[in-house]
Amino acid sequence: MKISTKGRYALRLMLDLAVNNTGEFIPIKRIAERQEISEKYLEQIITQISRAGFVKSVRGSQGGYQLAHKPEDYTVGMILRLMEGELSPVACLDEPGGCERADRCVTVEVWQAIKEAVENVVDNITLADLVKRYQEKGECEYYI
Amino acid sequence: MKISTKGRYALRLMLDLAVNNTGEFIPIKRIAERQEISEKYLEQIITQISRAGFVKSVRGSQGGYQLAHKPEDYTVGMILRLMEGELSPVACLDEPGGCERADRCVTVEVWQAIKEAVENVVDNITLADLVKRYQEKGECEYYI
DNA sequence: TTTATATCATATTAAATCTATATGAATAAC
DNA sequence: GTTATTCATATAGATTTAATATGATATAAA
Repeated sequence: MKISTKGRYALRLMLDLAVNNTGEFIPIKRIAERQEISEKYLEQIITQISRAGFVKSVRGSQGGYQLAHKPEDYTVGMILRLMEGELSPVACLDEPGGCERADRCVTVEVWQAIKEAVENVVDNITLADLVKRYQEKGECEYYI
Repeated sequence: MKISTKGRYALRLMLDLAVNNTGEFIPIKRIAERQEISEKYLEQIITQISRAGFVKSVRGSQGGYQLAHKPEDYTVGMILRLMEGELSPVACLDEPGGCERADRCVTVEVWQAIKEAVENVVDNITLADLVKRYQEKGECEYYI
Protein backbone atom coordinates (compact mmCIF):
# COMPACT_ATOMS: atom_id res chain seq x y z
CA MET A 1 0.00 0.00 0.00
CA LYS A 2 2.89 2.32 -0.79
CA ILE A 3 3.34 5.24 -3.14
CA SER A 4 6.52 4.83 -5.19
CA THR A 5 9.48 7.17 -4.96
CA LYS A 6 8.52 8.48 -8.38
CA GLY A 7 5.22 9.72 -7.04
CA ARG A 8 6.77 11.15 -3.91
CA TYR A 9 9.66 12.78 -5.73
CA ALA A 10 7.35 14.21 -8.36
CA LEU A 11 5.31 15.97 -5.70
CA ARG A 12 8.43 17.37 -4.02
CA LEU A 13 9.74 18.46 -7.40
CA MET A 14 6.55 20.30 -8.30
CA LEU A 15 6.39 21.86 -4.86
CA ASP A 16 10.02 22.94 -5.20
CA LEU A 17 9.22 24.64 -8.50
CA ALA A 18 6.25 26.37 -6.90
CA VAL A 19 8.09 27.52 -3.78
CA ASN A 20 11.21 28.67 -5.57
CA ASN A 21 9.54 30.33 -8.52
CA THR A 22 11.18 33.65 -9.36
CA GLY A 23 10.14 33.77 -12.98
CA GLU A 24 13.43 32.27 -14.13
CA PHE A 25 13.84 28.73 -15.34
CA ILE A 26 15.13 26.37 -12.69
CA PRO A 27 17.56 23.62 -13.73
CA ILE A 28 17.06 20.09 -12.42
CA LYS A 29 20.45 20.32 -10.75
CA ARG A 30 19.18 22.98 -8.31
CA ILE A 31 16.14 20.92 -7.41
CA ALA A 32 18.24 17.79 -6.98
CA GLU A 33 20.52 19.67 -4.57
CA ARG A 34 17.70 21.17 -2.54
CA GLN A 35 15.67 17.99 -2.38
CA GLU A 36 18.67 15.67 -2.03
CA ILE A 37 17.46 13.43 -4.82
CA SER A 38 19.56 11.92 -7.62
CA GLU A 39 19.74 14.39 -10.48
CA LYS A 40 19.47 11.74 -13.16
CA TYR A 41 16.49 10.14 -11.51
CA LEU A 42 14.74 13.50 -11.25
CA GLU A 43 15.45 14.04 -14.93
CA GLN A 44 13.52 10.89 -15.74
CA ILE A 45 10.65 11.99 -13.58
CA ILE A 46 10.39 15.51 -14.92
CA THR A 47 10.48 14.17 -18.46
CA GLN A 48 7.14 12.48 -17.74
CA ILE A 49 5.85 15.61 -16.07
CA SER A 50 7.00 17.73 -18.97
CA ARG A 51 5.38 15.50 -21.58
CA ALA A 52 2.11 15.88 -19.71
CA GLY A 53 2.47 19.65 -20.11
CA PHE A 54 2.67 20.33 -16.39
CA VAL A 55 5.92 22.27 -16.78
CA LYS A 56 7.56 24.45 -19.40
CA SER A 57 11.16 23.67 -20.28
CA VAL A 58 14.01 25.55 -21.91
CA ARG A 59 17.10 23.76 -23.13
CA GLY A 60 20.70 24.82 -22.95
CA SER A 61 22.57 27.18 -20.72
CA GLN A 62 20.35 29.22 -18.43
CA GLY A 63 17.64 26.72 -19.22
CA GLY A 64 15.53 24.68 -16.87
CA TYR A 65 11.93 24.23 -15.86
CA GLN A 66 8.98 26.29 -14.68
CA LEU A 67 5.44 25.41 -13.71
CA ALA A 68 3.22 25.78 -16.76
CA HIS A 69 0.28 26.95 -14.65
CA LYS A 70 -0.44 28.49 -11.27
CA PRO A 71 0.12 26.37 -8.16
CA GLU A 72 -3.62 26.42 -7.41
CA ASP A 73 -4.25 24.68 -10.74
CA TYR A 74 -2.42 21.49 -9.72
CA THR A 75 -3.97 19.03 -7.34
CA VAL A 76 -1.85 16.43 -5.61
CA GLY A 77 -4.02 13.84 -7.34
CA MET A 78 -3.07 15.11 -10.79
CA ILE A 79 0.61 14.76 -10.00
CA LEU A 80 0.37 11.36 -8.32
CA ARG A 81 -1.81 9.89 -11.09
CA LEU A 82 0.73 10.99 -13.65
CA MET A 83 3.43 8.89 -11.99
CA GLU A 84 1.43 6.10 -10.38
CA GLY A 85 -1.54 5.64 -12.64
CA GLU A 86 -4.97 5.27 -11.07
CA LEU A 87 -4.96 5.44 -7.30
CA SER A 88 -6.78 2.13 -6.91
CA PRO A 89 -5.77 -0.39 -4.27
CA VAL A 90 -6.56 -3.19 -6.73
CA ALA A 91 -6.22 -3.44 -10.50
CA CYS A 92 -9.71 -4.81 -11.18
CA LEU A 93 -11.27 -1.42 -10.43
CA ASP A 94 -9.57 0.04 -13.49
CA GLU A 95 -9.78 -2.86 -15.92
CA PRO A 96 -12.43 -2.44 -18.62
CA GLY A 97 -13.99 -5.90 -18.24
CA GLY A 98 -13.46 -5.92 -14.50
CA CYS A 99 -13.27 -9.30 -12.81
CA GLU A 100 -14.94 -12.63 -13.61
CA ARG A 101 -15.93 -13.01 -9.99
CA ALA A 102 -17.60 -9.59 -9.89
CA ASP A 103 -21.07 -11.07 -9.34
CA ARG A 104 -19.97 -12.89 -6.20
CA CYS A 105 -17.27 -10.47 -5.07
CA VAL A 106 -17.97 -8.33 -2.04
CA THR A 107 -14.43 -7.23 -1.29
CA VAL A 108 -14.47 -5.03 -4.37
CA GLU A 109 -16.78 -2.69 -2.47
CA VAL A 110 -14.08 -2.27 0.14
CA TRP A 111 -11.48 -1.46 -2.50
CA GLN A 112 -13.80 1.01 -4.16
CA ALA A 113 -14.39 2.78 -0.85
CA ILE A 114 -10.64 2.99 -0.24
CA LYS A 115 -10.08 4.41 -3.69
CA GLU A 116 -12.72 7.06 -3.19
CA ALA A 117 -11.33 8.00 0.22
CA VAL A 118 -7.85 8.46 -1.20
CA GLU A 119 -9.15 10.45 -4.14
CA ASN A 120 -11.13 12.67 -1.83
CA VAL A 121 -7.90 13.62 -0.10
CA VAL A 122 -5.55 14.10 -3.02
CA ASP A 123 -8.04 15.82 -5.31
CA ASN A 124 -8.75 18.45 -2.69
CA ILE A 125 -5.19 19.54 -1.94
CA THR A 126 -3.48 21.83 -4.42
CA LEU A 127 0.15 22.82 -4.78
CA ALA A 128 -0.90 26.26 -3.58
CA ASP A 129 -2.15 24.72 -0.32
CA LEU A 130 1.21 23.06 0.16
CA VAL A 131 3.14 26.24 -0.62
CA LYS A 132 1.09 28.01 2.03
CA ARG A 133 1.78 25.28 4.57
CA TYR A 134 5.46 25.42 3.72
CA GLN A 135 5.59 29.13 4.41
CA GLU A 136 3.66 28.79 7.65
CA LYS A 137 5.99 26.04 8.76
CA GLY A 138 9.06 28.12 7.94
CA GLU A 139 7.84 31.02 10.04
CA CYS A 140 7.21 28.78 13.01
CA GLU A 141 10.84 27.81 13.27
CA TYR A 142 11.80 31.22 14.64
CA TYR A 143 9.74 30.55 17.72
CA ILE A 144 11.06 27.11 18.52
CA MET B 1 -0.58 2.23 -4.37
CA LYS B 2 -1.68 -1.38 -4.51
CA ILE B 3 -2.67 -3.90 -1.88
CA SER B 4 -0.78 -7.16 -2.36
CA THR B 5 -2.45 -10.45 -3.22
CA LYS B 6 -1.69 -11.59 0.32
CA GLY B 7 -3.89 -8.84 1.71
CA ARG B 8 -6.62 -9.43 -0.82
CA TYR B 9 -6.58 -13.19 -0.46
CA ALA B 10 -6.53 -12.94 3.32
CA LEU B 11 -9.73 -10.92 3.27
CA ARG B 12 -11.42 -13.37 0.90
CA LEU B 13 -10.23 -16.24 3.04
CA MET B 14 -11.63 -14.75 6.23
CA LEU B 15 -14.86 -13.87 4.48
CA ASP B 16 -15.09 -17.41 3.14
CA LEU B 17 -14.70 -18.79 6.67
CA ALA B 18 -17.40 -16.41 7.89
CA VAL B 19 -19.86 -17.12 5.09
CA ASN B 20 -19.38 -20.89 5.09
CA ASN B 21 -19.28 -21.39 8.82
CA THR B 22 -21.30 -24.44 9.89
CA GLY B 23 -19.48 -25.10 13.15
CA GLU B 24 -17.19 -27.66 11.50
CA PHE B 25 -13.56 -27.02 10.68
CA ILE B 26 -12.97 -26.04 7.07
CA PRO B 27 -9.84 -27.33 5.33
CA ILE B 28 -7.77 -24.94 3.23
CA LYS B 29 -8.46 -27.14 0.25
CA ARG B 30 -12.16 -26.19 0.27
CA ILE B 31 -11.39 -22.50 0.48
CA ALA B 32 -8.83 -22.77 -2.30
CA GLU B 33 -11.44 -24.41 -4.52
CA ARG B 34 -14.18 -21.90 -3.79
CA GLN B 35 -11.93 -18.88 -4.09
CA GLU B 36 -9.86 -20.25 -6.97
CA ILE B 37 -6.61 -19.47 -5.22
CA SER B 38 -3.51 -21.69 -5.01
CA GLU B 39 -3.88 -24.00 -2.03
CA LYS B 40 -0.23 -23.79 -1.03
CA TYR B 41 -0.26 -20.01 -1.20
CA LEU B 42 -3.37 -19.86 0.96
CA GLU B 43 -1.65 -22.17 3.43
CA GLN B 44 1.14 -19.62 3.82
CA ILE B 45 -1.36 -16.85 4.30
CA ILE B 46 -3.50 -18.62 6.84
CA THR B 47 -0.40 -19.57 8.82
CA GLN B 48 0.14 -15.86 9.47
CA ILE B 49 -3.52 -15.41 10.28
CA SER B 50 -3.46 -18.38 12.60
CA ARG B 51 -0.37 -17.20 14.48
CA ALA B 52 -2.16 -13.93 15.13
CA GLY B 53 -4.96 -15.91 16.75
CA PHE B 54 -7.59 -14.86 14.23
CA VAL B 55 -8.53 -18.47 13.48
CA LYS B 56 -8.61 -21.77 15.37
CA SER B 57 -7.00 -24.74 13.65
CA VAL B 58 -7.21 -28.51 14.02
CA ARG B 59 -4.66 -30.78 12.40
CA GLY B 60 -5.17 -34.09 10.72
CA SER B 61 -8.09 -35.71 8.98
CA GLN B 62 -11.33 -33.80 9.42
CA GLY B 63 -9.22 -30.86 10.52
CA GLY B 64 -9.17 -27.34 9.16
CA TYR B 65 -9.87 -23.80 10.27
CA GLN B 66 -12.58 -21.77 11.92
CA LEU B 67 -12.87 -18.12 12.84
CA ALA B 68 -11.73 -17.69 16.45
CA HIS B 69 -14.27 -14.91 17.05
CA LYS B 70 -17.53 -13.59 15.66
CA PRO B 71 -17.47 -11.90 12.24
CA GLU B 72 -18.41 -8.57 13.82
CA ASP B 73 -15.19 -8.70 15.85
CA TYR B 74 -12.94 -8.47 12.79
CA THR B 75 -12.47 -5.24 10.92
CA VAL B 76 -11.07 -5.21 7.40
CA GLY B 77 -8.26 -3.09 8.83
CA MET B 78 -7.20 -5.79 11.29
CA ILE B 79 -6.91 -8.33 8.51
CA LEU B 80 -5.12 -6.06 6.05
CA ARG B 81 -2.64 -4.82 8.65
CA LEU B 82 -1.76 -8.38 9.51
CA MET B 83 -0.65 -9.06 5.95
CA GLU B 84 0.47 -5.64 4.77
CA GLY B 85 1.76 -3.94 7.87
CA GLU B 86 0.72 -0.36 8.53
CA LEU B 87 -1.54 1.10 5.87
CA SER B 88 0.73 4.09 5.26
CA PRO B 89 1.42 5.36 1.77
CA VAL B 90 5.00 6.14 2.85
CA ALA B 91 7.36 4.42 5.27
CA CYS B 92 8.43 7.55 7.16
CA LEU B 93 5.03 7.76 8.88
CA ASP B 94 5.76 4.54 10.74
CA GLU B 95 9.46 4.90 11.43
CA PRO B 96 10.28 5.78 15.03
CA GLY B 97 12.71 8.61 14.24
CA GLY B 98 10.70 9.71 11.24
CA CYS B 99 12.57 11.62 8.56
CA GLU B 100 15.51 14.02 8.72
CA ARG B 101 13.66 16.46 6.52
CA ALA B 102 10.59 16.46 8.75
CA ASP B 103 11.03 20.12 9.73
CA ARG B 104 10.91 21.26 6.11
CA CYS B 105 8.67 18.51 4.74
CA VAL B 106 5.14 19.46 3.83
CA THR B 107 4.26 16.44 1.74
CA VAL B 108 4.18 14.30 4.88
CA GLU B 109 0.92 16.02 5.74
CA VAL B 110 -0.57 14.70 2.53
CA TRP B 111 0.58 11.17 3.29
CA GLN B 112 -0.79 11.39 6.79
CA ALA B 113 -4.16 12.51 5.46
CA ILE B 114 -4.22 9.62 3.00
CA LYS B 115 -3.36 7.16 5.74
CA GLU B 116 -6.15 8.45 7.95
CA ALA B 117 -8.65 8.35 5.10
CA VAL B 118 -7.80 4.72 4.34
CA GLU B 119 -7.93 3.78 8.01
CA ASN B 120 -11.29 5.44 8.37
CA VAL B 121 -12.63 3.12 5.70
CA VAL B 122 -11.08 -0.19 6.67
CA ASP B 123 -11.51 0.22 10.43
CA ASN B 124 -15.22 0.79 10.01
CA ILE B 125 -16.09 -2.24 7.93
CA THR B 126 -16.34 -5.60 9.68
CA LEU B 127 -16.48 -9.11 8.31
CA ALA B 128 -20.10 -9.16 9.46
CA ASP B 129 -20.84 -6.20 7.18
CA LEU B 130 -19.32 -8.09 4.27
CA VAL B 131 -21.23 -11.28 5.07
CA LYS B 132 -24.42 -9.24 5.03
CA ARG B 133 -23.54 -7.66 1.69
CA TYR B 134 -22.70 -11.08 0.31
CA GLN B 135 -26.11 -12.41 1.27
CA GLU B 136 -27.90 -9.39 -0.13
CA LYS B 137 -25.98 -9.71 -3.35
CA GLY B 138 -26.81 -13.41 -3.62
CA GLU B 139 -30.50 -12.77 -3.24
CA CYS B 140 -30.44 -10.12 -5.92
CA GLU B 141 -29.32 -12.58 -8.56
CA TYR B 142 -32.75 -14.20 -8.66
CA TYR B 143 -34.24 -10.98 -9.94
CA ILE B 144 -31.73 -10.25 -12.67
C1' DT C 1 33.20 29.65 -32.68
C1' DT C 2 34.13 27.31 -28.80
C1' DT C 3 32.78 26.03 -24.23
C1' DA C 4 29.80 25.26 -20.56
C1' DT C 5 25.27 24.28 -19.27
C1' DA C 6 21.08 22.21 -19.88
C1' DT C 7 17.31 19.27 -21.59
C1' DC C 8 16.03 15.06 -24.10
C1' DA C 9 16.17 10.07 -25.17
C1' DT C 10 17.28 5.33 -24.28
C1' DA C 11 19.60 1.45 -22.41
C1' DT C 12 21.27 -1.06 -18.62
C1' DT C 13 21.48 -2.89 -14.00
C1' DA C 14 21.25 -4.14 -9.08
C1' DA C 15 18.22 -4.99 -5.59
C1' DA C 16 13.98 -5.75 -3.71
C1' DT C 17 9.47 -7.52 -3.67
C1' DC C 18 5.83 -10.32 -5.16
C1' DT C 19 3.73 -14.51 -6.06
C1' DA C 20 3.92 -18.35 -5.83
C1' DT C 21 5.74 -23.71 -5.84
C1' DA C 22 8.13 -27.55 -3.53
C1' DT C 23 9.41 -30.63 0.05
C1' DG C 24 8.66 -32.84 3.95
C1' DA C 25 7.56 -33.28 9.01
C1' DA C 26 3.87 -33.53 12.56
C1' DT C 27 -0.75 -34.73 13.90
C1' DA C 28 -5.25 -36.79 14.10
C1' DA C 29 -9.38 -39.44 12.38
C1' DC C 30 -10.82 -43.60 10.47
C1' DG D 1 -1.39 -47.94 9.03
C1' DT D 2 -3.48 -45.17 5.72
C1' DT D 3 -5.34 -40.91 4.57
C1' DA D 4 -6.15 -36.14 5.29
C1' DT D 5 -4.73 -32.31 7.11
C1' DT D 6 -1.90 -28.47 9.36
C1' DC D 7 2.72 -26.74 10.14
C1' DA D 8 7.44 -25.21 8.78
C1' DT D 9 10.81 -23.79 5.80
C1' DA D 10 13.29 -23.48 1.42
C1' DT D 11 13.48 -22.31 -3.34
C1' DA D 12 12.48 -19.93 -7.65
C1' DG D 13 10.68 -17.19 -11.43
C1' DA D 14 8.75 -12.88 -12.66
C1' DT D 15 8.02 -8.27 -12.04
C1' DT D 16 8.84 -3.84 -10.30
C1' DT D 17 11.57 -0.40 -8.26
C1' DA D 18 15.02 2.76 -8.11
C1' DA D 19 18.45 4.12 -9.97
C1' DT D 20 22.84 4.78 -13.02
C1' DA D 21 25.02 5.32 -17.56
C1' DT D 22 25.73 6.98 -22.11
C1' DG D 23 25.26 10.08 -25.40
C1' DA D 24 22.66 13.26 -28.51
C1' DT D 25 20.70 17.90 -28.96
C1' DA D 26 20.01 22.76 -27.94
C1' DT D 27 21.19 27.35 -26.11
C1' DA D 28 23.66 31.20 -23.85
C1' DA D 29 27.75 33.30 -22.90
C1' DA D 30 32.74 33.85 -23.33
